[in-house]
Amino acid sequence: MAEKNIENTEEKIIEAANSVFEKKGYDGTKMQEIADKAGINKALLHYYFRSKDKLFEMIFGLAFRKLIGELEFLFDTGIPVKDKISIFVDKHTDFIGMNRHLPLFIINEVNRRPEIFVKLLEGIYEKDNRLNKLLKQIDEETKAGILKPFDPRQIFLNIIAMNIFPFAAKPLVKGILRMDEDDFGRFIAERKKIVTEIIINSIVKK
Amino acid sequence: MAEKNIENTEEKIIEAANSVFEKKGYDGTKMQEIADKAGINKALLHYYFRSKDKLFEMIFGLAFRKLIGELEFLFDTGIPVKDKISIFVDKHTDFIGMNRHLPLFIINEVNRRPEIFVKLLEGIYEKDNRLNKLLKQIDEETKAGILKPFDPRQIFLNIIAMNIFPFAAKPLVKGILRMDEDDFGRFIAERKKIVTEIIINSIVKK
DNA sequence: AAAGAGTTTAACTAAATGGTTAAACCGAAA
DNA sequence: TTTCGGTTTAACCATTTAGTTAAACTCTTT
Repeated sequence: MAEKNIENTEEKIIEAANSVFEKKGYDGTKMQEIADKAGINKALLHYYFRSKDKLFEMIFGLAFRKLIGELEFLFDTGIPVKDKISIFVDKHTDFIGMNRHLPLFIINEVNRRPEIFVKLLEGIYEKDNRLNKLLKQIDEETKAGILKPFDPRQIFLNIIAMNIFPFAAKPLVKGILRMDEDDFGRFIAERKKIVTEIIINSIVKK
Repeated sequence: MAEKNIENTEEKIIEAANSVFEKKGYDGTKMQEIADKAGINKALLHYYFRSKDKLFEMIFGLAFRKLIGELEFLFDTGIPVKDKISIFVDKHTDFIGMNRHLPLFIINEVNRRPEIFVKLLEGIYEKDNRLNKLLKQIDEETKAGILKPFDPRQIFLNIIAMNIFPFAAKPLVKGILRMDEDDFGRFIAERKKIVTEIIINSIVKK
């Protein structure tokens, strides 16, 4: 049996499919474009992944896990909440910056076909105990007088929103605020400090 | 000349096109679906708006102006910045809640074809002097010791991001935080206070 | 009531697109 | 070196979709 460059071809397909799906969404993606980008024939695409749906499902799953995988860090209860936030904002911003289309891709596709993430959701809740540990950590720091009482869900959303939004809306932001690429880079760098500060200020007792 | 229900038909088309484009984006939208929703024939669609592109351009323009029209309020220099923020967060959140797909629609389409908003951008800068007045207002309140020095662009982005994100990612948020529709409503109501407080805290001197 | 302008429709066309098929290819094992 | 399994391709098919056409309709004006 010849398996010469199975992984090779499969990888090329996944890479190509990922980049096209992420940038253009399910509807905007043509199988032909993926094939071209992978340097292969369209029929070969169907040989490896039977249909556009199947291929999409795989790519979406990978993307989803990649995106929420970045939240893992938050569950490290060894780090004080305050430090955790400043490190997280920094790391997460960099991550989103390097995966500009990822969040919007996920948000869009989940909006359009909520079913697709029902299964993936179950995967999250297997790690439920870690979430509880995090909540416990916050609770303890609150009781210790380090933190004010706050709703972790709201703060979590605030961080995520402030980190993701500028990249998701990058061309809008650049256009409206009249920035070039360098301006934008500086703006984001400055942003890390500001977001960190705002969040920490809103939950740390003084 | 018979002009029986020109406006009527045209309005029905615009309404239908708007709802479909907003929800499904350019690529996901079929002319047939718009025609069906408007209760007319597909050929009639092309009679009123020559092509999908033309129709889309019109809808996008309307949507864009609607979205940034809500920012007008910020330019009312008669209201102290602090009050302006709390009122804005409240009103803007309600607006987004009632136009759930609007921001994501704009963001997506501008990402996919940045050209489409170059023209619209010019429209914004005609009102440039009002922006300067706002900046002046902030500057004065800062000099008066009411506000800390801050970058208005960053604060503006923070507000917008925190307001829009939960609605844009609504199914994700509901899924991950295990909320039903009522939970979500309460979460948003609570959010208004929190976001207002966080923003005001980050710019008002104490 | 006949003409005429604008409106609406059914039927059609051309191109794009997801998917299939059958044959060619290629490397390893017999 | 022949055979055989998995791999790759060219050519093809069926469906969908944006857009067109020509005829029918409707309302107003004369």
